[in-house]
Amino acid sequence: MKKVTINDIAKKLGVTPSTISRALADNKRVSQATRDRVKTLAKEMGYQPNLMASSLRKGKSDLIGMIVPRINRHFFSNIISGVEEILNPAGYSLLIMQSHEELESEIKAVHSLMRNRVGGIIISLSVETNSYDHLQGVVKGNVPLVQFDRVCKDLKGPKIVNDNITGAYLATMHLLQSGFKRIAHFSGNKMINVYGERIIGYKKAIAEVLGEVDESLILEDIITRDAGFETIQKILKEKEIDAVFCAGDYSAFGVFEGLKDIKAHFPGEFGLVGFGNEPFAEMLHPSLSSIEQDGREIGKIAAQEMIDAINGDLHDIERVVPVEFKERESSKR
Amino acid sequence: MKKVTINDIAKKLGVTPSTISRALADNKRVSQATRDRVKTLAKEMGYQPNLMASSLRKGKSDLIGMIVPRINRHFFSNIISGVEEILNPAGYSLLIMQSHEELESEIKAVHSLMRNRVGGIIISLSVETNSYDHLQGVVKGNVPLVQFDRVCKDLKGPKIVNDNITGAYLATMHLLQSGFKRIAHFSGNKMINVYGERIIGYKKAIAEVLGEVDESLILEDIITRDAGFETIQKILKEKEIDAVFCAGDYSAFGVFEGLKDIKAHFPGEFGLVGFGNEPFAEMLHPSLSSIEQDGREIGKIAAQEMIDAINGDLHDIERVVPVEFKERESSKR
DNA sequence: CAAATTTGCGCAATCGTTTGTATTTGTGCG
DNA sequence: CGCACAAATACAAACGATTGCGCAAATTTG
Repeated sequence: MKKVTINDIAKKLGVTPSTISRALADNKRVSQATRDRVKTLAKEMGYQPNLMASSLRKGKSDLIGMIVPRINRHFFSNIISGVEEILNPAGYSLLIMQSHEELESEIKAVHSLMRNRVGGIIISLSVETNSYDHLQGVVKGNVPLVQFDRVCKDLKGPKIVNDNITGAYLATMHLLQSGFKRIAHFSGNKMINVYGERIIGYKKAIAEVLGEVDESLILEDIITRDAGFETIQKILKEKEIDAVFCAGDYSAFGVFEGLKDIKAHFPGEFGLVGFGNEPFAEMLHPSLSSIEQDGREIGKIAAQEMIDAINGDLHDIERVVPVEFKERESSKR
Repeated sequence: MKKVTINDIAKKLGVTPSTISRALADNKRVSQATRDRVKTLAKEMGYQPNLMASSLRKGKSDLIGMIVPRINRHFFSNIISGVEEILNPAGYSLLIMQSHEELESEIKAVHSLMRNRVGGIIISLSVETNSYDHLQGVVKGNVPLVQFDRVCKDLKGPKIVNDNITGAYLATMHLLQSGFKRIAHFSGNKMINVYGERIIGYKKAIAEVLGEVDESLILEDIITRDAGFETIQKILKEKEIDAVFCAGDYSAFGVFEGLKDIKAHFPGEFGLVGFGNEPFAEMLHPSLSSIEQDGREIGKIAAQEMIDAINGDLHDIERVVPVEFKERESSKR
């Protein structure tokens, strides 16, 4: 069962492959009559163009590479979905790879995509990524690079990010306005833009209302459920706090469980807000206030920026996607 | 910034491209000395083989296509993750497309993958899929087809599925043994294997314990949260039931909310079990009993079957992956 | 030492398209 | 009728890698 090629069609029609190629591309240089004959025969024979051959010859590919830390995370899979929503109708296909939050894997993924001669790469950096040679290589190779969420500002090209500062500001401000006064912030690695920005938003709100920021209430590297669980129990013994703003919903859930474990007066006398609005946030009891980030929208913008870049205008900008505060029970007093 | 090719390397070394190609492939026909020279120079020049050219010539691709109903569903993204875990180290890359549960999109996706000359297709059918010409085309085109989860038994090739029957049996049996007697089953479209099989498991358990199955307690097409919410409220007015086994966690959550809404004595006098063990299942209060399906494992098996098929031995078998019953509060009496 | 074999590499065709440059055929016009 | 010109198609060279075959030099063998 060999695949049918334009040569097969050409032979059957007694013309040359070039005519077939042009006919299928609706080139005016071939008469309408033959164009029709070619197209119907092509359909009849079940012809599917060989995109590899086409890409090879044209020097451009319809494959777009995408690298995410983990595909099975709600936020990222939503973004992928958004990217496909734009890219597929435009005739592109997505080659997806995971970095598993490791620099090593990320580098391998980049190389693999480059070998496949993707037309561009859409990436969210791994937490480990602290050197950027592999991405500089992409840029130098003239392959458009679109970054989202966890980005490196030193790399040229479009960057699509959440409005982390505003999100964190809103979350913290809401806790403050609910009457909580000693609000801790469980953050991630502050070297990473998303966490750094959330810290800024948190500080801004605190500074506006309380005047002074207690740096000791900002704890780094607490993004997993387990870390949240352990940290809340520990910190409550050491410090007097009455609320936590977590940089992620999973750590917030850890706090949630930790509070139950020690029978804190929650909700009510203790406030909690997460970030990310995972599906489970609203399902919890009490439901978890959180910041919703529009993954699908981020994906769509990233895809559009990629298409633009491929078509020659690469924007070296940062596009900030609005977030929304979801007020629920966990932050009520 | 042109990409470096084997011709560039050849010129610099004063040999022909064929020698470069062989050297890089560690072919014994070129001396160890030149092999080394070639490899170091290749690295120096940052050479990345053009896999399109290679695939075109070799007539085989390192791209594997994958089609899932929705990428942003926990179960599917886990499977994708499992697939990559096996495929990437083996040198393959994944081209992922979504069918959005529509036959039309699924067909388009298949064609797109075929145009990209993928080496094989891994697919879970959309709910709408009731005709299989597009997939027969794949098989006829000699492209290995590996199905998982929602499969069509009439198509040749490996099929990897959950042990739906046992899962449903365990879930139902547990409700029965907890003392629930009038157990309804909220199912999906029974024409689809996964739902059909879950009905079988449900019936088996009921038959074993109660002797007779009341067919009117099996309700089809209730897989969304909303459907679960509405149906539980309606059915409780019409029939006397004391438990529900849902074919999915989302509909189970709908029931969960519905029960709260009407202030049923739940948990305790009403039992509830879901299917899928979504992350939120254990986070609910009361926590939701469910059937855990090992997506990662399904993915890994599917990937291995694909590799086998590519290497020439396509197994026309159905591989059943065990599931596990997670007993939680929602099914306690 | 000549013949046979091995070693190391070059030549050229090929995979399926695309595309710049011919070449053929047809049309209109003086 | 002959010429310019346009229309329709053919020719052939790419794109970058792979691979069967051929050929020279080096090595082994009888």
